[in-house]
Amino acid sequence: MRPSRHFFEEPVDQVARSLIGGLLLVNGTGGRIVETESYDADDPASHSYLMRRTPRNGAMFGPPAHVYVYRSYGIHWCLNFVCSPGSAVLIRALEPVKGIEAMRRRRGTTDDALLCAGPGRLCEALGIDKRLDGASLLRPPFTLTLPDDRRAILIGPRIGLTKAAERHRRFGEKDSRFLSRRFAKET
DNA sequence: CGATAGATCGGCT
DNA sequence: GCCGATCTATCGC
Repeated sequence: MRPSRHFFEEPVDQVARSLIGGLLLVNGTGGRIVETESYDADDPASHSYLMRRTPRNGAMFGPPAHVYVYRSYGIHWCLNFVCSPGSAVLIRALEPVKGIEAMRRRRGTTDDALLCAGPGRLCEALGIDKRLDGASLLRPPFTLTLPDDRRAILIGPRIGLTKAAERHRRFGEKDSRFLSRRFAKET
């Protein structure tokens, strides 16, 4: 099923969780979403913290169901789905499904476990860059399909943060081998 | 395995 | 100037 704009107006943690298992394609290339993180304006780790707008983060305050693409560490691109104003879901990893040869070519690797395992890697694999910032997720080149089956989902602290690192706003598919990192072991 | 340096842009102090 | 929602190569145990 294709999401409506309303899907993205739900609480951002719920959206991030519900996206796990969904199919994301850009120009027909991509895969199943296996890892996400949520961010909002109350979050010191978020670019939208305190609803502060800058030239970079404008898309986070635009309409839901659009994308926010930003440059990370001056090198990589990262893809977010915009939810309610100032909130967004960072897409952190995909299980490659379609256009695998094209993704291998763009990434320069044949190791499928590393094709889309990380926000920077998946943007490189799908050819996502600044040109897509602010584009609608509900129209080409994007195709997004929500999951039709419910698989076990793990929740844990987000990755690579120095602020608010303790918040459990990272969601991932249990037992997926395409995650950017393993979740902490359950006891 | 784990730790670390370096690439290098935008935003903040 | 410094730091970060990252990734890769290259150290050392």
